[in-house]
Amino acid sequence: MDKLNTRINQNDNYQSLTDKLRGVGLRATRQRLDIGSLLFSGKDRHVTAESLHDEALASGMKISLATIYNALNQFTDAGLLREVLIDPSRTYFDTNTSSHHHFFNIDNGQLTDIPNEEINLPGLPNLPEGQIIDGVDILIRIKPEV
Amino acid sequence: MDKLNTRINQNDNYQSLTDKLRGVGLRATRQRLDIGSLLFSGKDRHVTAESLHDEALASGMKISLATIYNALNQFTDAGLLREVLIDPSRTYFDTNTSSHHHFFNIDNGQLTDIPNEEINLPGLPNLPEGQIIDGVDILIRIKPEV
DNA sequence: TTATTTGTTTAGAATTGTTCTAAACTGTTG
DNA sequence: CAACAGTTTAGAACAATTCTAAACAAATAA
Repeated sequence: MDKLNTRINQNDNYQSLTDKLRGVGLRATRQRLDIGSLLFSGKDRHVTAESLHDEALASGMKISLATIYNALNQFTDAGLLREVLIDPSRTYFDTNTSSHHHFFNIDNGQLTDIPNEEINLPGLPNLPEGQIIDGVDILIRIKPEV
Repeated sequence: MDKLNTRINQNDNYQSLTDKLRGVGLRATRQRLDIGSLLFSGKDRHVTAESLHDEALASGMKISLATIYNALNQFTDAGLLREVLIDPSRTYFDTNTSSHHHFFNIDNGQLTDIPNEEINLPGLPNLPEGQIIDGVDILIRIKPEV
């Protein structure tokens, strides 16, 4: 019974995910739906391939690390995720694709969004001749007081 | 004669480099002086370990890639260089250690400084409780018009 | 439905950027 | 100049990521 409910609920939840994937031209495979259920469950998230893989395994999902990499890259190309520049040794993905910026706590590695109203760049600098803006990334590194 | 002048000039140039290195507690080894002569020759530079290694070899310097990595990291720890977040797959170092930001041309990979007067962040966002700012990185990704 | 096609997943190999190791070497200090 | 401590190096090791090609599954055609 429990098992049945879980499955039914899961299918329900996966319907909108299925649409989301199809909408960007990706097949709604079991793995992508599983990954999507972890990423797009409402709250904004920041993940690495490794952290997401760990989480998937911990949730009992059967999925390889290579597939996580594939999916994260495909989702990013499709605009469902965004890459964040934090650490040259690892790629972070953000489920919040709208224009916003980040706090990075250098003490514990935690990454949090800066609400867009709370920051703005008035008067952008003069761009080099013939160039236009593709995007702006602002990272504010923070650490514990004293 | 030419050769001698070159050597004399090089030694001259290396004197201030020697002081610079000693000043931050590093021995003035031949390799560090060579690397320093490429990095601190006046104009601001952005390099990766690989690019600097190529440049050193092209200049006829005998130096291993491991030493380039060591030196770049030591110089950075000592405050002579600064790491710039550009690309999660590679570490960039900037000889301009003062507070400033960057344009990154996504079309050709070129990185340029944004003069500090040309950009500013008025009213920083509210920081999380008990946290203070360690630093701010602003990267403006640009691309050719049309 | 089943058959066919095309896209996807996977394990493991390969690649790439970077760090580590330990032996040879070189500044520095006495 | 001897002796120590720090440095360099080649190559091994490592970690993140991508690639390969074979098995598999979703979409589509029949």
